[in-house]
Amino acid sequence: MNDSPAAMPDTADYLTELNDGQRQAVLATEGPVLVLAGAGTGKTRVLTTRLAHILTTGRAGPGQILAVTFTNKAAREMKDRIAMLLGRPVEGWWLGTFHALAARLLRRHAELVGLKPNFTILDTDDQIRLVKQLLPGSRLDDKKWPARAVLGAIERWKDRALTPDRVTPAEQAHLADGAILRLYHAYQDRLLTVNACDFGDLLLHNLTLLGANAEVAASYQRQFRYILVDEYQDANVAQYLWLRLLAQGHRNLCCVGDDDQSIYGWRGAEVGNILRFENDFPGAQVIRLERNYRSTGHILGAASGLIAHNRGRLGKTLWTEDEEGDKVKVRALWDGQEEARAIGEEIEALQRHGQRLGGIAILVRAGFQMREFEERFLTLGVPYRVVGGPRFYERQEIRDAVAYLRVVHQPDDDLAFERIINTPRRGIGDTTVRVLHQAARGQRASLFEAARRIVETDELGSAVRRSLASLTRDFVRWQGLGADTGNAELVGIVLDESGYTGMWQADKSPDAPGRLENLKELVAAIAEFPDLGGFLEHVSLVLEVTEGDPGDMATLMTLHSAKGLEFDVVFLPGWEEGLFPHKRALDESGVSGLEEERRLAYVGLTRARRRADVSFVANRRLYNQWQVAMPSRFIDELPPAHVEVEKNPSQFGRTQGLAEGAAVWPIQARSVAGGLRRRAPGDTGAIAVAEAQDYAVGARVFHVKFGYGLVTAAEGSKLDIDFDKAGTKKVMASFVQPADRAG
DNA sequence: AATCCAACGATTTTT
DNA sequence: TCGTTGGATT
Repeated sequence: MNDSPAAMPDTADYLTELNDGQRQAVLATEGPVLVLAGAGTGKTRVLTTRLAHILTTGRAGPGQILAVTFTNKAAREMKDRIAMLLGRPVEGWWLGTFHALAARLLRRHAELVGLKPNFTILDTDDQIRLVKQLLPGSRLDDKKWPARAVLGAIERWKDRALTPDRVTPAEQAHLADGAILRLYHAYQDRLLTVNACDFGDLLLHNLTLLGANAEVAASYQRQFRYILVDEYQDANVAQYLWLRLLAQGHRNLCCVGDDDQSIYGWRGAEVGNILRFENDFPGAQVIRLERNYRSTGHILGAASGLIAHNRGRLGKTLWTEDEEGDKVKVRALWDGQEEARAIGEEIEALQRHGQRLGGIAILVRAGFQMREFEERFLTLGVPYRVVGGPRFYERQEIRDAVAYLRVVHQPDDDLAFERIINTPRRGIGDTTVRVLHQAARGQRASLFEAARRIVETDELGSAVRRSLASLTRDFVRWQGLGADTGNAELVGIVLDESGYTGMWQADKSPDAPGRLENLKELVAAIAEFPDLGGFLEHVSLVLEVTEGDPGDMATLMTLHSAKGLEFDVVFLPGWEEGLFPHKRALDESGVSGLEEERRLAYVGLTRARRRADVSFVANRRLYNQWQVAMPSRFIDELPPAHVEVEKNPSQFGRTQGLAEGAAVWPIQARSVAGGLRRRAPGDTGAIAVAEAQDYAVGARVFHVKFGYGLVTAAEGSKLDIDFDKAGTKKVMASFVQPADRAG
């Protein structure tokens, strides 16, 4: 490849392989640009080509480019693909996640916000522990405000770039009378004294320091000639402000995203960012990528028709030159088990027709749905993998091990010290820790320092004192090792001498060996880092499970984790009101919640290359309660022309015992018989309910699935029934009949 | 300080 | 149903 700068005309090879929109997006290097990249329209290709273009035409050197992603995976992919395009890796540029880049900048100027450059980045456990420590002093009702909820409120404020002093009175009034805001203040104070920040702070401190130090801000504004952002629809307000600030110099900000795939509003993502782009950056070009290279026509048509029901969107018209393909299949099933059985059978059939399992995914709305599929796949012997468990760093044993290293690296790290002070058990309990805290406060010293001093006194019981003395002595020794001992060796020593490894070796639980394995991986990972600090940063911001080749397996995961992926065949089970759209999304966020759920459905459908199967059940078991489920409104919203409703009524084999076919219904009445039609406003779709008869408490009834039982409570059409065989259930009256009429 | 049990609550989770 | 959590127990 010719990489001499400026010799690269706009007709270069890499440009001819792009379609018009893509090429436009690559060539529009100057000024603010919003690239609306629909699902499957070649977004990554545009991003990487654009960066390569900027570099090879000499518009900027690597150090002058800021390329921001949300995930490490995306960052890595971009790095790799550009190296491939250019035939060599690019060094020295600012490519990474928002958080990694913000941390890098913050380390350089930490003292401007009252931190030391070796500040610690907290994990969720640390944050919770910290809030729990502050809660008692806040006279908050901890029933209503558990640490999790407090932290949630604080994080939402941080997402919106609201430091404690910027939270408005109106904002905080309804949050426990301002008690949450006071706690937020205390939380931030405490973070500063332990020289730490949480993920949100990485961005917030950036904003503070760049806002207050014009010359620092100016130097970065000058430096970053080109800024590129991936998945812009997921940016929160703080991230938006950060970008806007850094882009002020050259105004060459290119944001790529898709408002229709914004599914992280509950994490603070602000769709408004992308919707308002043209206002925020006057003169912005908006380029739409609408040609889809992934899915067949019917799938695209179904997805487009669905998402068209959303109001707040910029609007795109996706099209494909691919064949129409199969229609999206919609299938009604009796319950979750039957749904799992049906999908299992379908997968086996696909397999017989030569479909790789690796090309198949089951995308669920919530984690609990996975169990039935796992059970089914296990009995069928269908190899599968579950995506989205806890990540490497989130595992308990890794966090514990890292906590040890944190204390070695920075003895002031109270939260880390506290985490492992009694792990493994050393007989140092809450009482002792409380004494330490008090001493530390009094001496204005760290917990560790307070511990070192207190073991010289006789304030503690002799057993505790001996134990704590030995621990602090160990740490001092490990700290001394640092210089001439390799990092990997150091970790080994720390984990062995502290008794941490021994703790898991002695543990007889089945997951103990796996944990020991993970610890080995950690040791292996650290070997690549020259210094402990660099490694710790890497661990908290980047480190992931090194996944081997998964082999040919079906994939089971949530819709959220499926964003950005694609599969030949996608199964979308559980399309029921209450589950999808999820009731809580509607309760908590109303219309915008509904629209986000709809985008999630859109994301699900657009993952499919050749086939998408939607299903829903009439009865969903939720925490051992049977719920009568209604088909999701999203099913009604799929354009009939692109949908094929499963017509095989034998799926309802078990309904034969039902009186007059009263119950199984909404599905057959609405979808199979009448085709998919739009629901009139106010029509809940609950056709069968009207026909249900009233039952008194004490009535003896019969239910097709649960058998005979006694009504113990009746509230409208909802009955609590104590079944002879199946226990107590909540059942709709329309699903039972008087016992004497049964059989 | 450690262990045991009842009560509670249970979407989604890039960093 | 099942895992976590905090209070009560030893």
